[in-house]
Amino acid sequence: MGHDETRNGRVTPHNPIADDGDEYKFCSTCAFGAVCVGRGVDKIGLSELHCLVEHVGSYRAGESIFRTGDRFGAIFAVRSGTVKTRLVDMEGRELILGFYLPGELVGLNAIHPEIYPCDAVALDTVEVCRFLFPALATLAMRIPQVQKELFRRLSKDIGDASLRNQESSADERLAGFVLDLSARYAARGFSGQSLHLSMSRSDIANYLGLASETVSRVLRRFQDGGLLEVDGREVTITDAAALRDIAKNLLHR
Amino acid sequence: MGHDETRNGRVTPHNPIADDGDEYKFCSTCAFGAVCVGRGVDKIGLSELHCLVEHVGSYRAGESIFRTGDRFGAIFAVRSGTVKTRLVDMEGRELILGFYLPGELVGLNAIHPEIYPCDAVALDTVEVCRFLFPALATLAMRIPQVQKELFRRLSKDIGDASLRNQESSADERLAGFVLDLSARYAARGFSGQSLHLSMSRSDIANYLGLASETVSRVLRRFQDGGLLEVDGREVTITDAAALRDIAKNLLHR
DNA sequence: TGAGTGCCTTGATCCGGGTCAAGACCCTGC
DNA sequence: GCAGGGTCTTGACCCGGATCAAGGCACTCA
Repeated sequence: MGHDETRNGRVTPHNPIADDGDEYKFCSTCAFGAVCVGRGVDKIGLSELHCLVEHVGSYRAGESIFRTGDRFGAIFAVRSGTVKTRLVDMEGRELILGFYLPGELVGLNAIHPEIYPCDAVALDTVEVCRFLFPALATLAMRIPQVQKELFRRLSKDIGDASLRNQESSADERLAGFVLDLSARYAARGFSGQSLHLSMSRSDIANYLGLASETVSRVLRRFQDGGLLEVDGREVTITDAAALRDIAKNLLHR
Repeated sequence: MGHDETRNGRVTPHNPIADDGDEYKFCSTCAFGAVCVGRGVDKIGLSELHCLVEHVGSYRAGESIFRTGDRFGAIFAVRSGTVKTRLVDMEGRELILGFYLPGELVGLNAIHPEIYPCDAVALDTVEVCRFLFPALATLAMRIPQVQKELFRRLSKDIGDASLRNQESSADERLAGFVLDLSARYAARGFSGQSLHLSMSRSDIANYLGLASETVSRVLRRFQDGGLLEVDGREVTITDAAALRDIAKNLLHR
């Protein structure tokens, strides 16, 4: 594996998932440091996590990271690129469950493959770290913060999916989508203002429950209204306040 | 607490959440036995769980079981009645996250209240067992199956929410809703064929992202088509196959 | 008993967005 | 160069379901 400990520990002070005094650190190598590591167990937590990384793999656009029907045994941390998870049925229709950006965890919800047999596909050139789940679960049983963090990620996904359900109009959905991506990039230290959409219009449409034509039209309308600049898959947010106003969901985003 | 061990252990052989050889048992007192209890740790698992029950509370329709802003400290198992969880914003709009039937766990997703500050409200007369979460988390750290089961429930909720997102037409959504309720009642040993809707039409509409008038109309149409009988809040499924055909989501239900 | 209040149903209208279709703008390969 | 296949955009049409409005039913309370 060859972890370089000196490159770890990049602290992001305004991490939205931090609370009750724990510190959160990101590991620039495996991107998994975001698992909550409480004061005092920093070193132990990080190094234990690193031991769990089974291997680092890289994939080209379109390649599967794990497949429907694979026995659940591992989860993945995205180091670079973007990953989508989806359900695919017998007729080949797909349902996109989520997009995963650098620093995020993929595959936790595949823990129950008998019920939701999903797969994960690279959207561009992707590097991921693979964690064997039994080892992670064991660690979670020894370090409360790790277990807590895993629960946290799952419950966040539930809320996100429910909120998406609630967004009624296409404008709301797209404004929410762009702001969500923006916030997630920003939380990892990237620019939240200008962002690259690694997914196609039809992937976005599928994810949001819209038609791809509608995605095009709404983005155009947003651009005409001065809310953002669109150039192919490059998007620059120019009026975040107005977007937030459109994506008026129950939380403030 | 006064648990009567002799009333526990009702085994449901076709429990959909069972896999890889574990046995699942339901406790008729606290309804929480559904937490997976592997072979060999039955007794230990069940009695340990019972020790966690802090108290049994009962609520009338409309009463809050926990509120937005409560510090997260406990989860609840429904013994009787139905509970809804929701997000409420400053203007009083609500977003219904889910309905919980007897034998199901409420409040797991409130584990992250900083991000999704939800509350839980009784829809009719409701009895719940209250479990202190720290104790449960500690137990989860000692008994792998408990942790596994908690992950399971969370990941199921994610998939459910995502699937609901995908359902495009009102017919699909309502067919899926009725079948889902039916399956969940059946999994707990109730009749899956004739069911009582404890929630109002507008609650259903909110949950499914529809208007309450549409819920009425679609149910009427289903009745006219001979798919089910509707009498106020009593619903009897008469043609489950046809319903499944309408609710053609990616899984088979 | 009747007034008041929710909840549910049904009807009429209208608009957002799905669908179909055509064309533009890339790619990559021959 | 041109052909062929993605992806994205834009236009025209039309249908499903939101919205507005009215009325029915069951329940509570004076």
